[in-house]
Amino acid sequence: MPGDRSSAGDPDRTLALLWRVPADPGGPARRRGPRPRSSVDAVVDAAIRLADAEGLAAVGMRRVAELVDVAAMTLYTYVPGKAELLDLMLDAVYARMPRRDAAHLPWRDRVAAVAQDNRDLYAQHPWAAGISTARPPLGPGQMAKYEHELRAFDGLGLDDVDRDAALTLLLTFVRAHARDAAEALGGQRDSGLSDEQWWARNGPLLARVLDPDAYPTAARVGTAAGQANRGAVNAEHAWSFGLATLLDGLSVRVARAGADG
Amino acid sequence: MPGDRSSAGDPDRTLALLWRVPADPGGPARRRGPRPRSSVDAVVDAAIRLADAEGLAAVGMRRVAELVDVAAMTLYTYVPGKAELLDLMLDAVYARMPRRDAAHLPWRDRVAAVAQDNRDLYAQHPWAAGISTARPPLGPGQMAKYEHELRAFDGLGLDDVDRDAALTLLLTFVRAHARDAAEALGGQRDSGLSDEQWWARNGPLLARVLDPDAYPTAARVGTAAGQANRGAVNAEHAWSFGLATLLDGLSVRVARAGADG
DNA sequence: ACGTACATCGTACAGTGTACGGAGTACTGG
DNA sequence: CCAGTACTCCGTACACTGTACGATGTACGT
Repeated sequence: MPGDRSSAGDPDRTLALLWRVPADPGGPARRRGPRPRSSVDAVVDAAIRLADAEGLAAVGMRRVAELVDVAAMTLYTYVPGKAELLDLMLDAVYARMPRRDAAHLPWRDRVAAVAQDNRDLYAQHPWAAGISTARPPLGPGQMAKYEHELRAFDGLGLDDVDRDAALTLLLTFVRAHARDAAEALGGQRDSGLSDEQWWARNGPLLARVLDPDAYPTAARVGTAAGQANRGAVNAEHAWSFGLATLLDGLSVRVARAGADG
Repeated sequence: MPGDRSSAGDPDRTLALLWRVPADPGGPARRRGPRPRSSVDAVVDAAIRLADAEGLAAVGMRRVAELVDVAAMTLYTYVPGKAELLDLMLDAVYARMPRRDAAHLPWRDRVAAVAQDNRDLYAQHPWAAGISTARPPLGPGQMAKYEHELRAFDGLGLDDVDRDAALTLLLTFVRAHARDAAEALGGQRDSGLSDEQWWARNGPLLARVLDPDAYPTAARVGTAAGQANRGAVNAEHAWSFGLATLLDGLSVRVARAGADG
């Protein structure tokens, strides 16, 4: 399974699955053989529940099959392979995101809301940040999300290309942030060490080896950042700092666009 | 191997390895038994060459062992496990990064240079963007990198905590960008489809299923962004747009800090 | 010369995704 | 009613992963 990427075999197949397009377009729903004992949605839901509970690493074909009460190989009648299953999971959680109307808000609030909604998504489904999105799964969830989020950049004087770039930048930031958080969580889970325990264990040796003459700034700043923001608080600061900086950066661009046109 | 995370067994061991601290501190270098036929550095170098050539997925204990001409299990006399090997690889490429003095440049150029140096790193070693850095490997390479990059934010009026946050934000952006690029590359490699081939294959079905009435903005913007920036060009635009926006955002903060104090 | 600490490495195990082929089932055309 | 056929279901098997364990031989300290 090289790289967890999809589109093995028929490339069309993945898209058709995402949009739940029946195999025979326009023809009557002809069903031969035994009635399916499960469904694509049931498989995807089971996989999502599993990933929510135990992380992406726990999502294996055998485990998922167990949850939907079929044999492992039976999954392959619903889904071409694991990579496609992951794509389906991602599109499914995208589809369920809230999309409240924010047209009346100032643009900064609109954009911040997009960021927050995505952050919430990853808080509920940390694994979602870890799924590869090169060549993203262009399913209904993804499209609805894209459509909705683009609107946050309405009326800013950005052309279509820059509007896409602005959204991409924002989402990249949120996803990277979430990915780090998820990795930290996973690291703690399977090392059994909390951040504090880890520092207590490694701190002394690090102090012995890292002499402040060789790395003066690093030692000072690292200590300051480490002490001021322990663990989760640290992530919180990175979030607010990053988001504020991004918004400020966009506002500069918006001001320029407004001045020009 | 849950999660590719390190610090299995003795947590100290990883740090000691990173700094190449001998097992017996202060004692004479007592060597019993046969002379080692290889070394930690040789193992790490081989792994890096392998990852450079064939991607992170190709880095397996057996393949690396082959390259240093020992049996697979022999690697475990040099390195506690695969996760630690990955940490060592990362610290090694960090250590080799260029660190030209930029004190004379204006801060925007200094910060942009940091971004560019990191981008170059990931261009040479795409796999480096894919290694988990929750609880980053605090080796000499990492520390030297941190020390050097912090200096780019000298004299901006940022306190130590914000200085760390600013650097983190910048590096997060570069790494996320590189990760996407690496994933796209890997996806192309093992699907055998270029971006253009993929679109040619999937475009028709997508057009049939995605009606522009339901997703008007998405259809328009997506087409514009897709046509204006094909593949690599698209990534280039995301880079320059993102970096410029980040720098603008920082400049706003810097102006504020200057006005206050 | 002997004991001991160490490097080397063959074998084995539990786990992964999935290719393949067989068995059984519900529909179709004759 | 009876083939033929398309379909679901699934047991087995394969190549692959990281690594635990234990055997073997080597170079040193005494």
